[in-house]
Amino acid sequence: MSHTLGLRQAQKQKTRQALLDAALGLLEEQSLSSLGLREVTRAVGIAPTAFYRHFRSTADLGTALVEEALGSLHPMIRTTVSTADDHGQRIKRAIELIAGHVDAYPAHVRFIARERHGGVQPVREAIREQLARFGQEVRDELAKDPVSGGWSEDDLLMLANLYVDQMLITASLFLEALEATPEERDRVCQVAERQMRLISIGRQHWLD
Amino acid sequence: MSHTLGLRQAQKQKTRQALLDAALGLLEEQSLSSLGLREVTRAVGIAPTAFYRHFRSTADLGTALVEEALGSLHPMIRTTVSTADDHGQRIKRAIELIAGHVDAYPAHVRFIARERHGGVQPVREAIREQLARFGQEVRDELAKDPVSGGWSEDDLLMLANLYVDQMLITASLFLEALEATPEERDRVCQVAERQMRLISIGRQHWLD
DNA sequence: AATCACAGAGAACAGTTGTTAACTGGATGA
DNA sequence: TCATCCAGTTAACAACTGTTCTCTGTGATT
Repeated sequence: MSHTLGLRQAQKQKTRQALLDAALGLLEEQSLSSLGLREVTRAVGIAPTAFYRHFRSTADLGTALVEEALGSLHPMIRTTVSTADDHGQRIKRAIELIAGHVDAYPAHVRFIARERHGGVQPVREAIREQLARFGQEVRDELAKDPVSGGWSEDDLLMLANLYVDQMLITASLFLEALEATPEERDRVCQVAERQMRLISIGRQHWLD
Repeated sequence: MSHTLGLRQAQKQKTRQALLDAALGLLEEQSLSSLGLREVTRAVGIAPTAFYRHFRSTADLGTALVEEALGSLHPMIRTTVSTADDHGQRIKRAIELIAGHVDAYPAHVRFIARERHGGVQPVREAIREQLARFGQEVRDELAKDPVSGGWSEDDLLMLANLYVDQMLITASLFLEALEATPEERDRVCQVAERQMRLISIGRQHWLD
């Protein structure tokens, strides 16, 4: 597989990636709807017109960024939910995994948090779809757990989406605390852990 | 009180409000960081330079919008949490109140959801402050409830913020469903209600 | 070796932007 | 009544935007 693409296509993908990286950098202090095509090409060092060889518009570039930021995240989600640790430890692990991801890809996380409700409709739609997929995947994993005995499909999906949203909130809090003191980061960590635990307690008593 | 301001100041406040309204309208399909000063004045029908008589910049206008959108919401929050209904009815009431608010002020809700993680730092900060205030107020109300016996201050605030975030998520879902079918709106309503209920169940068993 | 495909360059387009400066005219207060 | 204030106007500025068309050089194909 992966037929070694010629020099031609390799270079194209290289500048395409450079455009994505440059855009992600510029988006740290603005939203996608104010991101200019010329601004991006200037940062990469190519002519403005070359942009069109890769994307129709900045909105198009935005949906590509959604793919890059969330597309590769699915395996991680599945394993996070399904690891059969001790119950308290599982939550701790999940929180640490989120914190690690924010540390590794802060610009990606910022982009998703910002554009989820942002001003560019196609991008909002793309994020919505990906998050819906996450919800379904988490539901599938939850269904395997003995705790889910007697739960309806609807309730499982309801809980899954609650978890997904909570993950995003937590990620966003870690992002804000990225340049804060270690004590502050610790506090965020503990609050997030307790919120997750409260939700899990609600889950365990749902059928009472 | 409210010393009847002269014709002069009355007119000024009128155009100021017109600027806020026009901006809110324009922000339905873009973010604040791409909102142009000229764009707003053109919509109002005044000269671009007149903008400076009211705001230093569009970011300044943004923080004023935060005040308008969230400032008047505090009494509603307090009464929502503190109404001593039956437990299941209380949640239903809260959801309906959120739905009603989204119906009445969709542009305000959209603005807050969009700019909470948006590209304009001072506006993010202003929203963060207001939401923190909401969190404290909800915590104060929760503290009065007998269910909160034995809870630490930290845990109460943790739960309060969980509720506030959940309110925002719910509001955002109602916003997306604004032009959808009544069946879809109903589904959103039911999911939101069950998520709130699950959190409340977690609350009741927190000290087990 | 000759041809084609195509990523990127360059120039030019009509519009747009934020900001400055100097101004007008009606409400305000003495 | 008269001087003052100040919300809003007009004109002009350099800088920027997305998009078009034409061109070039080089990797790919025959």
